[in-house]
Amino acid sequence: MNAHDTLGATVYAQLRGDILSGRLGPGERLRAEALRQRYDAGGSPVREALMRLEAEGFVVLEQNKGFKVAEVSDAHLHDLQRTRVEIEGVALRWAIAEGGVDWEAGLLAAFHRLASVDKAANNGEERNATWLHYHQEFHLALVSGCRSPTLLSIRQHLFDQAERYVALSIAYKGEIRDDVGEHRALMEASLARDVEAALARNREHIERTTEKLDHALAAGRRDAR
Amino acid sequence: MNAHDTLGATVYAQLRGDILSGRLGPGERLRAEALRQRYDAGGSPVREALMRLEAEGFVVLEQNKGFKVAEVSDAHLHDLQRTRVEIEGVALRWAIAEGGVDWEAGLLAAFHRLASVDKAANNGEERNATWLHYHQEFHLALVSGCRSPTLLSIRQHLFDQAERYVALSIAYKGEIRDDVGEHRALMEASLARDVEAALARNREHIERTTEKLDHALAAGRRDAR
DNA sequence: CGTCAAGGGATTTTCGATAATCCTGTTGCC
DNA sequence: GGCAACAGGATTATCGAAAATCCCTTGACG
Repeated sequence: MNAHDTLGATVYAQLRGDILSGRLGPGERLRAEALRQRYDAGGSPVREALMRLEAEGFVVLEQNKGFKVAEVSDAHLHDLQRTRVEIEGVALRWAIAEGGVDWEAGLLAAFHRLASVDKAANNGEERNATWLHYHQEFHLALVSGCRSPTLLSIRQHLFDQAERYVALSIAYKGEIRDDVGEHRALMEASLARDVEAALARNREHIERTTEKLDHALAAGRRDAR
Repeated sequence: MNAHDTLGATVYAQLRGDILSGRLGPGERLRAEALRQRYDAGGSPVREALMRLEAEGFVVLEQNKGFKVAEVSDAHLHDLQRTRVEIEGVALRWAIAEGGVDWEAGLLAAFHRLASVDKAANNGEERNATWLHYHQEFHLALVSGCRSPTLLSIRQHLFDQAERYVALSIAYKGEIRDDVGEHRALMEASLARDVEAALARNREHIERTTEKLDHALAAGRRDAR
């Protein structure tokens, strides 16, 4: 976070982080006064941040009734994920077609970082945070060869939307999953320029995640009752 | 524009319209004071509107240096359009697979409206505005059967981005194009549930537009010199 | 007993003024 | 002549208070 960033920008970044990480839960009301205290800023920067987040769909504004964190739902999760399958699919197809040696190198490097996390034994919070970070970097590296800013920004946005569901499901432990193996298969198919296989691995990867998040969401609802 | 909309919302809508229609040109600086007068509002609503537009990519913010209308370029146009081919393709595929009778009816109705515009002889501004309106409605109707809010909102966003290029090219008259025919072919292939043909027609439709906008952009650059 | 209207409190929305920042033209120095 | 530091002006970013809006309660009336 740059030192001479504008106040609005830092509030935006923090608020965004608080929502993506689930510290501010779905549906939670965002009162202006509370946020001003929380982020130690005036009304204008806070409103700015909320406005931007609204355009991104992380926050919902009802006129004259204020902001609240966007809701989550089965329907939204499934719609989001099936859209991701298609869009990441296109990006991956293009990356395989157009990616050069830098793309290959970046992908290998990102995978190496991701695979290294499981070995490090320091469990809990921090491990989870770095894993999330490397995971996100891996998937970015995977498609970054496609050279389409438009498509990449859409992909990133959908990825972040999904990240919120992931954060909300950290408590839930589903069946154990061979994370590293899945990512390796995805990478290898891509580097081999095998479009069909890569797309299939990518679809499976996302759909397996969907299933897990789905159960977590249902479990969360049960707890709430 | 609803009567008890908030001021910020109306400024947003107007500003958005002014940018999409080209009344505010690419690269144009947006000084706070000028906008406050233009839309007769205080600094806060104006800033709100700009913030939302920034998140959508229609304006660009440089910290402490203010806002300006986003630039246009060949590179951006091509990237945008090739992304649109893919995304509208997915949406269309889903619409053909899932669309019911309401989708069919809506599509027929939208085409009828669109086709009727050419017959009405009142040329110029107004004709162009209604054509643009019906055109946008037609393409929305075409994919609206897909029942994916996520995908539809992405598609809409890209469509609006492209609309800006269309607006900037109104002056330019390229080779005459069989608009109605293109749209009819697109509609008929879709209603016949012929995925391959529909996707091909859609790709051609977008690419033909790209070509035209491309020439218009180049012509615009020549004029500027 | 239900419906409607008015009042009051809480909250959002907007404004005008202040503080912070940047750009430009100028001066002084090497 | 060239370059760095520096005011001055313009513009943005932020704040705190005022205005507008909504929502809930209360009480009157049918």
